[in-house]
Amino acid sequence: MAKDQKLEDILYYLIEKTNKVVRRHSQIRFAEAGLSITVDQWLVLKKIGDSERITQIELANAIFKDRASITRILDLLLEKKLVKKDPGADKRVYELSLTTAGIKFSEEALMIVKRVRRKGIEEISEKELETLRKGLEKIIKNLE
Amino acid sequence: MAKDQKLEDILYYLIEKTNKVVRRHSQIRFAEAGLSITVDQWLVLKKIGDSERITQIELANAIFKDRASITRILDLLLEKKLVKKDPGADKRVYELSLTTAGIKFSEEALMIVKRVRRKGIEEISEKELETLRKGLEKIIKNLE
DNA sequence: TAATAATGATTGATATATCAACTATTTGTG
DNA sequence: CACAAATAGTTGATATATCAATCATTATTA
Repeated sequence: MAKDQKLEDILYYLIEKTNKVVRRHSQIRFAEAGLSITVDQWLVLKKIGDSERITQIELANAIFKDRASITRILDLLLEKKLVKKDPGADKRVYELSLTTAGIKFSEEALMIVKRVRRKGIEEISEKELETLRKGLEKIIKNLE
Repeated sequence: MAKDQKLEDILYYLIEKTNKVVRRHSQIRFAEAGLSITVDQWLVLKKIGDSERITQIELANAIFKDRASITRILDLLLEKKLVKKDPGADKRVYELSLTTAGIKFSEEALMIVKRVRRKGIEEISEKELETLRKGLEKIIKNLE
């Protein structure tokens, strides 16, 4: 870091680093469990599984991704036969759903992610977590 | 999000979202200022400028990137003539330095980033920022 | 209702992330 | 010294991020 060791500079660096560490850790656990999906692909599976009906744009907004990324991630999930894309009443949209394998993958990955998340916040108090949450929400609000 | 609205689940979502919001915001400000570099390219410029001497691997570790990414980012910065790569005494490494234009870009971008960072943490107290920092450091430690 | 707007999704181009394989040096050790 | 191990960097393959352009379909409105 060098010159800018001010708290705010470190903070943004830590946000980025934390994000990467969590992702890498989860990704490694997926691989160890023989789950051949990426963390991003899981986010998509999870959101589809949790939704009664969802368009790709809603999906993109929900997990904070671009429409283009969703199209491509879905392509990969279709190849892997974890997701189905059926034409909807409105022919501009698709009805997205998980296959049986998709549900299985999603659930297995969820257990792994939950473990990682729990481990990540070990020894951090509820109160501190609450401050963390509020702080991050504030930053988002300030910059969005 | 749906079912898993537990604090810890939201937290990780917020970390990811905050990271993206900060990056996007900075990137837009760069473009507005006519700075034709990405946030990642700036991180590399900044680190080189701050270092007396630094190898690509040290650079990668410092800004939490992969060696391969550094090679490619440097390629782009070389094309833009913002960075110089001279052979070092040890012929496996290069001596990295900024060109005059590189220094200018780096400084202009720094001002923008500082503004964004300041704006991001508006109305968050020192004490809360400290909790934020400690919390993120703890998560990193727990998962690394 | 015909022309135009808006909407949902895809595609192309470029940048970055990650892993693995590979090259070129340098270091360490017998 | 010779040769194996370690180190620095590059490259290829695949996944994702972002922006812009485009296509098809639906909604609006003159």
